[in-house]
Amino acid sequence: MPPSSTTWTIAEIANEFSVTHRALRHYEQMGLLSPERVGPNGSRRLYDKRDHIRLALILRGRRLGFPLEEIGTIIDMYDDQPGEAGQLRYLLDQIQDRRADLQRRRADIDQSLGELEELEARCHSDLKRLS
Amino acid sequence: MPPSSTTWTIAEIANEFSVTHRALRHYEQMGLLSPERVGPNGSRRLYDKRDHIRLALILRGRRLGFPLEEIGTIIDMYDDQPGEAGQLRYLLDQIQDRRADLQRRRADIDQSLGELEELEARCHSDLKRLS
DNA sequence: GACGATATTGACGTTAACGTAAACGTAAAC
DNA sequence: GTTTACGTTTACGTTAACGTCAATATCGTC
Repeated sequence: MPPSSTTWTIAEIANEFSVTHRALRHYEQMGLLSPERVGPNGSRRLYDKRDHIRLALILRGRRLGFPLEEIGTIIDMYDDQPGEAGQLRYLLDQIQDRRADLQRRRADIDQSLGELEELEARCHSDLKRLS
Repeated sequence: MPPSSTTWTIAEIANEFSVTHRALRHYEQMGLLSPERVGPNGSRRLYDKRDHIRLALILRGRRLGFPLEEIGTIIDMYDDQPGEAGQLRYLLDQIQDRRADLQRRRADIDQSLGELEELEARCHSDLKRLS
């Protein structure tokens, strides 16, 4: 077994992130991951540092409820650092959109957290009233 | 037309929240909404203030990526204020769970926003380098 | 009371994100 | 060198959240 410091088998990475093999192959088919192939006939997947990072981003995106396709375009923003001015300006635009979306979501969350606190307060006072 | 201050037809509420009639009927079937029925044979839906409020909560939940079923149990927490101590304590527990979830999500969002800023900075410096 | 606008109830279709089973290859351990 | 564990492809199944007809009813208006 080579030191698994920078590479992972499918079982290792699936276990680390608690996802199924099927999900990993699905992400690969969607173009979100592209593990190397090893073995004489190239019959086994081998995930490297880049895949590892991308998978973490994929799962965070999923926790936030983003569709996989959108997640793909988002994490590609990080990976494909463009060298041309036009593309850079376009990327900056995309960043603004993403930021606006995330800020809206955070506002929704803060709203929800606020209402939860109200409800909690009501509960506590009701409990006191009952004792 | 009675003053639509506290009641809405399906067209009105659908229009206000930019959802389809179909979606409203779906939410109703999931038990998230329960509009009155009006007309002799009770053949038309009439949404009141409570439905209006619940719909707003439903859509916020949807924006945050929650499944409708979970949204249902969440907004029921607000509506069914229990009067018994055991139920109140149970509700307080639920509130903690929900809060933890929302805080995790906010942490994910803040992470993402932070990384976006890094990327933005890189873009800007790359643009300067090119000029 | 005819007619267009609005609403209702089925019922089947669709998309996303995998689950699951089958059938088979390969590597590891004994 | 054969079990045993791990991995692969193919392909059909599933769930959620509606979309999209089609057929029918009813309301408001002239």
